[in-house]
Amino acid sequence: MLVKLDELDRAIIGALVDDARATYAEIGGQVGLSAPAVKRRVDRLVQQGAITGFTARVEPSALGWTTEAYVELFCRGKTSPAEIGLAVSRHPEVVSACTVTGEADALLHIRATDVRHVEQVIERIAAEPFVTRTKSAIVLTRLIT
Amino acid sequence: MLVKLDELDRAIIGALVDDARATYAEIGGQVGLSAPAVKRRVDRLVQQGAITGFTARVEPSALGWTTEAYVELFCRGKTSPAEIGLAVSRHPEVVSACTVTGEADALLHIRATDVRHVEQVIERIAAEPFVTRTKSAIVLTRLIT
DNA sequence: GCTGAAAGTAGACACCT
DNA sequence: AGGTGTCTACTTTCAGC
Repeated sequence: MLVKLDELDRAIIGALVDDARATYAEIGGQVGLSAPAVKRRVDRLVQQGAITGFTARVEPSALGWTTEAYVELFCRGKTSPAEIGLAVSRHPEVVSACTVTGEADALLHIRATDVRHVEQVIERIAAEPFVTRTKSAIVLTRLIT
Repeated sequence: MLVKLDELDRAIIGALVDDARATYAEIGGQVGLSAPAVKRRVDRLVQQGAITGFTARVEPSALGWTTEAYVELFCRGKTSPAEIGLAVSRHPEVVSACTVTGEADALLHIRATDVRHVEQVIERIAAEPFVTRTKSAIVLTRLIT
């Protein structure tokens, strides 16, 4: 399901990434199309799956979640990705997770209120039966995104 | 600038994260408020910085960006976070970057069209004068987000 | 601080180019 | 495929509670 996009589609996506609540007329003004034409393309992009949704960007630090960490997970012999996914999804502090090549089996991105909280989450995850070892890196400065 | 939120604010933020193009009336229906009341709270949340914006979620794989990797950066003695940030921001494939505790100095998240493309980006970043070594992990399966 | 009603605007749909 | 017109519905402001 690879989507074919022209320059107009890319411009519209760019405008929506910039401001998902912009009106179709505003987007049309930026890309040189009428509002109905923009809406038709946006509907098509959503239907095709190029745009998966519209979301608010929340600043975690404004809510008191000031600390983040990346945790490498080392797992027992034959642990399936699905098993890891199921286990880590039970922890709301895990905002992103994937299996990776290399020594570690999975890499988790954790957001928490402080370092003590990060520690508690890592302890809970390390207690999963399939986890043999973890290796953590606390984020010092966010450079991009 | 820590923001104080009540349950209504959290419900509104949740609704907006779910669908940033929902009408105030729709959100009001979910949280039990009238549309004007919702708008006032949203305006306040944006003004306070709890909500930093509204954006479209784009599916990279639909655009042909099927491969992602995490790259650990090992840097020369005294390299400032700003210097690393400036250098990596020149590469559009770097979607996220931060300095971290532990052996590595920085951790980058890269999105590219294929493994060959990832390799090229890593080569370009490794050519930066302050980079002494890199260590990469290609993402196999995305479990969360 | 929320509700309710006013005027202003954006969205949706059919139709035409 | 994109543009125009029209109706509907939402956003917005202000009054009142």
